[in-house]
Amino acid sequence: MATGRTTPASPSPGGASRRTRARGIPDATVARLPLYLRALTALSERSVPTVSSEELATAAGVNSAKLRKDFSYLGSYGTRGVGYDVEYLVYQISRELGLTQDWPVVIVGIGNLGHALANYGGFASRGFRVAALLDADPALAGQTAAGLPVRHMDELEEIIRAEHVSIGVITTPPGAAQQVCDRLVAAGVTSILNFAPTVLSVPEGVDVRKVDLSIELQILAFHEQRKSGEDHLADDGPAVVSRPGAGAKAVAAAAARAVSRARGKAAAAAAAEPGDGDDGDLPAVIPA
Amino acid sequence: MATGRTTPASPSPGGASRRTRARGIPDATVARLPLYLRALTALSERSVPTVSSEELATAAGVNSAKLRKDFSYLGSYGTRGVGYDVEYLVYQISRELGLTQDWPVVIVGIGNLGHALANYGGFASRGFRVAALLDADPALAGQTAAGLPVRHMDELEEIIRAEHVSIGVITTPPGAAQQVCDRLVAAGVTSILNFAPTVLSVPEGVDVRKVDLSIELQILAFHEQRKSGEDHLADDGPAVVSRPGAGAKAVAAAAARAVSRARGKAAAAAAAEPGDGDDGDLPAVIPA
DNA sequence: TGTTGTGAAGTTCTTCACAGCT
DNA sequence: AGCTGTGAAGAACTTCACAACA
Repeated sequence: MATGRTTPASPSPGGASRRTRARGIPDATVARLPLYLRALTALSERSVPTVSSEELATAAGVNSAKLRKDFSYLGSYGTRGVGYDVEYLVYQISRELGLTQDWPVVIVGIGNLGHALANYGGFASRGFRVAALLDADPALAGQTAAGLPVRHMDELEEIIRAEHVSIGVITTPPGAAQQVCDRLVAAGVTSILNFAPTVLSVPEGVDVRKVDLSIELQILAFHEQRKSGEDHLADDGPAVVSRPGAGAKAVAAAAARAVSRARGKAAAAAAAEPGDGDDGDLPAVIPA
Repeated sequence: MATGRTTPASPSPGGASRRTRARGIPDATVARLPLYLRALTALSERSVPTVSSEELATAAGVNSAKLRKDFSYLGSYGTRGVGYDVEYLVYQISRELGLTQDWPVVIVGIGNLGHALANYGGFASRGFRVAALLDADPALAGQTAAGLPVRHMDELEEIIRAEHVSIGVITTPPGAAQQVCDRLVAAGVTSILNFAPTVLSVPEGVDVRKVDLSIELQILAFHEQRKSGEDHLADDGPAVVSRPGAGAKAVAAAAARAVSRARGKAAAAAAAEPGDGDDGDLPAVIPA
């Protein structure tokens, strides 16, 4: 299972393994199960006994045919003419996702983002337990965040083994991410959620998913640009500029250099911390 | 363009519009352009003049055929037998993504996550400028975060209009998200990046992408479960449990109730803030 | 009657493999 | 000789539309 050595990464956020389906649950379906679960949990709290695929789909923000197809991979858990039993579905999806068991996680890199994650309510309420917060900065060690002590990286291996941690969250600067990743994997972690803007290399059998804040914004910018700017790009776009002569390329390259230079400065400023030298994107966290 | 009224949401993070391609750039390709751009920027900083599709693909964590196909949608920017001019490609991709222009953004909800985003280096280095930080808590207003003053929600409309903001980032608790979203949209924002675990309803023409921390972990848990647990689920899975008798359902429902109850408590604790009552997932941010 | 569950059709995305150019 | 650009094949995902069933 899982992807090869260098984890490829699917569309936007994730890069977890393709073709991992146990008895054939499509990845796209797995990615939506948490959505359904959330909607169902809300219904459950309002003591709603049953829902139709139509209602639930609306609550989850998908269309009902997709939802029914998704559920069909799990089994026949509905009742024709009636709908789905909310409690029953909550249980089945929780079980399918593995949320009926306890998942200890470690968070490495306790800056603002690490803090935010440590405090995140969605973790605890889904069977995820923060087993430890780790940071390379000795000044942080001993302090507490979200009621937990921040411990030094030196203790990483020990904690992972003692607590049977199999999921690690990386919220370090990009320059430290691969190194932290390697240590996590060596210590036994087999699933990693990476917030650092870095492509992580992991051995086969280790899943990596990534959350990249900057990428999401760039995708929005792309669409945003199209909304008002049908003009200057419409006839200057892809097909027309293609096959540019050497002259055209030289001019564009000059412009590119200017852009690049500006970017370089920002990157340099951001990457003030040693051991980085990777790329301009750097989450504002204390290096770990 | 964009999706209907209730934004559906694709796989994991995003829910931006399908079929928005201007002159036919696939969504999947758009989602990867930022990845290529990052890899290229790194090369550019190392003054590497050209790259082959193979090298660049490795750096970006994709395969080379996919990369070449992606680039083919932009035009013929490479040189056969040689590769791609790094600077030129940086410029072309930046332009395609709309990063050659300035994108003012507002961040609403200045808790830990809002702070982390305000400090995030990847924003500034890609043409995104934080125009304002907003929060509903009067105690925060006046304080500064990441060098910027936190301003009160009352000023939202004014700021958006004065600064021509078209992109908004929501980092509020879930209960406040839809309301904030409505105000942003009414004031003229047409792209939203949502970190709150809520399905946002927006009018046509508005793009929403979401980043959901809890969902990513749940997807990892699903795969993690399969790694060691081929046993108890292998022959108890989908197909076999399907078509359960009424008895089986009742038993499972009882178990479900226990799970649900535990979850309910966590949710209640997390949702202490008034105006929520939505769902258990609540990022640790000050309500806005 | 109302709603599920699902073959089949349709769409999008990925990968292959090689012609075409430098 | 080497690498891009792309038609064509293949895989994954979505949507349709309706039979099956409570």
